[in-house]
Amino acid sequence: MVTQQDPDQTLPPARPSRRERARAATIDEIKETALRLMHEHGNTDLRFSDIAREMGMTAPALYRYFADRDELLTALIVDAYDDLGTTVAEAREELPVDDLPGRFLAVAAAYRSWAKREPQQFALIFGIPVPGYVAPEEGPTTEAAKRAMGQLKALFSDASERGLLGKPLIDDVDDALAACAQVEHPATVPHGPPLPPETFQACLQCWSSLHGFVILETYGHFDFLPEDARDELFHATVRQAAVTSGFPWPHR
Amino acid sequence: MVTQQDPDQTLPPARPSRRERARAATIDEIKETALRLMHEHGNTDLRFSDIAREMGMTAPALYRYFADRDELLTALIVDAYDDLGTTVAEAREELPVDDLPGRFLAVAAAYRSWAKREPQQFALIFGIPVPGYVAPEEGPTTEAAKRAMGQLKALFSDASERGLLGKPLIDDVDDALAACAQVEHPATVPHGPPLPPETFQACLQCWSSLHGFVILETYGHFDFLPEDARDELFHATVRQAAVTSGFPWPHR
DNA sequence: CACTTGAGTTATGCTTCATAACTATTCGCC
DNA sequence: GGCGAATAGTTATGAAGCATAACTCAAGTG
Repeated sequence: MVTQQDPDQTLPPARPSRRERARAATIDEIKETALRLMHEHGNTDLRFSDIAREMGMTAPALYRYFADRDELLTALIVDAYDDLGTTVAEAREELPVDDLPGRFLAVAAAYRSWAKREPQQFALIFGIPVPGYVAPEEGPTTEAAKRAMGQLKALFSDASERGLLGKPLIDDVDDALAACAQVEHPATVPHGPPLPPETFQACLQCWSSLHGFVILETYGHFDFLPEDARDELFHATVRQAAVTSGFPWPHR
Repeated sequence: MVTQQDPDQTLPPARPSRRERARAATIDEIKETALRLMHEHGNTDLRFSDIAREMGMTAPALYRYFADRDELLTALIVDAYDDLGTTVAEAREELPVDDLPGRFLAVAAAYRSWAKREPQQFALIFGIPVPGYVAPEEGPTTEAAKRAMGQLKALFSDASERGLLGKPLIDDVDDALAACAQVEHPATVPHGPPLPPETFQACLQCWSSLHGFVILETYGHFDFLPEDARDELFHATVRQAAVTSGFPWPHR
């Protein structure tokens, strides 16, 4: 992450002091280096010594910035959620707001291609909690998770607002789940009323379905299919997710 | 656990010698201890010293049985696939062969409950390829994966044989995928003709959908839902998977 | 200028993976 | 029974990583 050096010293100090900026830059560099090493090695290992060497430092110096391995890991996980959420949101907003099928596909495709592009970050979020790492209850990670997941929900909110939302194929909803539809994810999407319960359920099923495909593909369980077959399977999955959940979809 | 055939013995039905039995028992005990420790600690860590201490041995002794950590890990992964496959198969065969919806639900429920019961083994299979471990191409793991996945395919074969298979909701199939339907997974299920391509696709989508739910739930991404809501969501997912794939399902 | 702050270093301890070298028990065989 | 080989264990040792402590040094501040 590039930080600007401010040549102008005469101005009264802005919020981030010079030291704070340097510190933030170092933190960024540590995280970037960690990600790059994970990319290069193709796993989610994290060795302070490697990171430090790569940065021309010694390992103990990193403890000035992260209390221990878990803290760095947590930061990377939060960043990953953030990155995923941003990527998906940008894809969503690239298409006109009234092209709901296009946006649905764009969201799904962005989710998938992000996972393919950043398998390590994807693994940090959705793989097993990395050995030795336990997700803090109600920590920053769950917060970020909701934000990313909210992108999908936003689509349904939009469709609902426009009255374009059909009835999901499976529309009998459990009471407990119906209750959740009213209270959960309140702040994830600024606009839109709470979803009807059966749509909330359909939304979760969309996520399941999409996520199932993506994680199976990312971890190689679809390797027996050639790439174009996987692409087609993905599009079929997206179509089916939309159609079965009552999401508007063009007559094919 | 499969015991190695001894090529030195003259008879093909080589009975395992006393030593071989002791060795096999030790190998089993190592794997069981490893699993138990993973269970107790709630992660997929693997420390030779811990395992050895638990068994009243010293760490280096374990190297008599496994060349290194990865080899033990691989063995555990293979066992996990095996266990999953067996568990699902048993659930399937517990119901009469003509109760196809029942069997479908049983397979799905077994998959889910196994993941809940053995989250560590589940993680070994479907989590990130464990740090430092790379799945050997076409190794024993992919083989075992196909066997487990084959249980689902068997259901569709049964239904197809009886002419009970409807048309999947999404039934336009890519050529490449259609080709796979003919050739892939040939030996996974002894009985049954190759599936029609659109059903093969639907079968994969069922797996995606089911797996997506299970992995999200297992890794805590559905923790915001109360347990009964998750149960209902699961059943809705199963219903939808069956109905959209043309699998016979009782009029609800 | 002396003083504080914090980023970095070297030095050190602990733990784990892994190997080497040694001991002792079990098994096969005469 | 007793000998020799194979194998299950041991202790000893080294390399590497996580983590902390103690020290150095430079930049910013009264």
